[in-house]
Amino acid sequence: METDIRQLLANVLFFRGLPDGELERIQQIASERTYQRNQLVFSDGEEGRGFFLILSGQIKVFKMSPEGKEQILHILGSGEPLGQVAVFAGDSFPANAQAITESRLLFFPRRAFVDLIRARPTLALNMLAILSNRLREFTVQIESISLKEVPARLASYLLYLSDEKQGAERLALNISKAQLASIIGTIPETLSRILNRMSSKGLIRVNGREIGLLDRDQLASLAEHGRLADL
Amino acid sequence: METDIRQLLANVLFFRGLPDGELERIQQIASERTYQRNQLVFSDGEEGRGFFLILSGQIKVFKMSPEGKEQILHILGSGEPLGQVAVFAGDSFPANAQAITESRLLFFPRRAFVDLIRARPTLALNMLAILSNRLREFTVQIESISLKEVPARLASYLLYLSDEKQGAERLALNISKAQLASIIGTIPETLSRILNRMSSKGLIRVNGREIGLLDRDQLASLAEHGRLADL
DNA sequence: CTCAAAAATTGACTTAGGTCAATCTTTTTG
DNA sequence: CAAAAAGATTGACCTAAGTCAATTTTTGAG
Repeated sequence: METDIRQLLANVLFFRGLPDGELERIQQIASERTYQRNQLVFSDGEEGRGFFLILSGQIKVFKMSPEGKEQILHILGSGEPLGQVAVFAGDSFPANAQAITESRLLFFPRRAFVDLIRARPTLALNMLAILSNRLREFTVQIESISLKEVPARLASYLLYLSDEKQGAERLALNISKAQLASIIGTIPETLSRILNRMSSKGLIRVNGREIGLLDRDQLASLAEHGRLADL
Repeated sequence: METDIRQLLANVLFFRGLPDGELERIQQIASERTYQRNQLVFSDGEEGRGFFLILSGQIKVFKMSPEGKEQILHILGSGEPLGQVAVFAGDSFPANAQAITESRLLFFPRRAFVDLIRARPTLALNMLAILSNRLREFTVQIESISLKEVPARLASYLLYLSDEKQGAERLALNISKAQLASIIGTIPETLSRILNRMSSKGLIRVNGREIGLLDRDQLASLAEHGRLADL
């Protein structure tokens, strides 16, 4: 188990470029925590006493409206950091985090973690890179929600998932349709209808949680400009 | 002029906590640039050769749809950094930046700037705080656009502006209504209608670019839960 | 001060996509 | 394996807010 964790840490973006042995010290300031499916890791506005690194499982980070509708900001997996914003600014967590599968997390207390970063410029730069990437992603998400219609957002997101898997034609969603809907900023009913329309136009083929991309070109054009009706 | 700049730098969040004299070295790696009203500072996807610090003026950072509609991500002013994301991750700028008034910027070439950060942990932590704050803001923006209706977004934004000015009752917008519309993710026509409705309900009083907040409580409740019709 | 350009407003109209409710399907678990 | 719970789909309906076009108001350049 212990070596297991160390090996995982060695492959984590955030620790990239650290001298050997250093990982050991880092492990010492962290403690492991396990979360059950659907368990909250933290909630919006709560004081942030530290940050987390995901060892295994999936964590969904989301905002919630008073009416209970949720907008997923991202779904994080193994090796990704969680809750840094509260550590570096403003103290409180800016959103909710919940395990969507059973998950193991490493917890780093705020103070020790900041000291670590202060002492190791490499870590600081790695963290800057990670935060910058998240900002870039948010930028795309805001553009998407605000300037595109649902079919275009869905097409973008499918192509994005495919890119992440080296351009795979066949996507096996590891999240529910309801969650997919929340990611692209809509509701399950609408998602369902649009998946249907995209299927009948021959853009995709849906089978449960498996989605096949049949016509990348049209998907790309849909993602950029068009509405589904124009096709 | 020179001393002018140094004094400004000393008050910039990013340089907070630096030993004296250090500012001098920093100024040496930077160069000043002036941008006319409406001039582009950089555009989405362009390679980022460095980052900027705003000395004076206002810069709007925005995404644009193929149809030409724009979503403003933020409007930055004096003392705020611009374009860091490209420096720390991914090379290219994630959005467009344009001067909305004549502006003076300090430009820091990428390489020298990264070296500076690597050498000074204080700078690294300051920058982490700045990026974290921006992430927090984006989080709010995504929630707002995706989970709230336009009246609620407008109410939130007005209250936010007021908070920034220590709770001032009377806001003097320093941007056009079209830009305000773009910030809250709508179009001028809709903004106009909703300002009207809010006025006739006695929530605000609008006079050109001046907006008076008449009923904070109702504005707050509108921002949180409701739709304008329910009031 | 005048006049053209830019910004803001108003009205008529359309529609994407949300709500609510019913049904069907898949998963879980006792 | 059966029943219940969770997830997904479908239909009927409604509305917030976008589009287009026409004015009106404000701004700033000469």
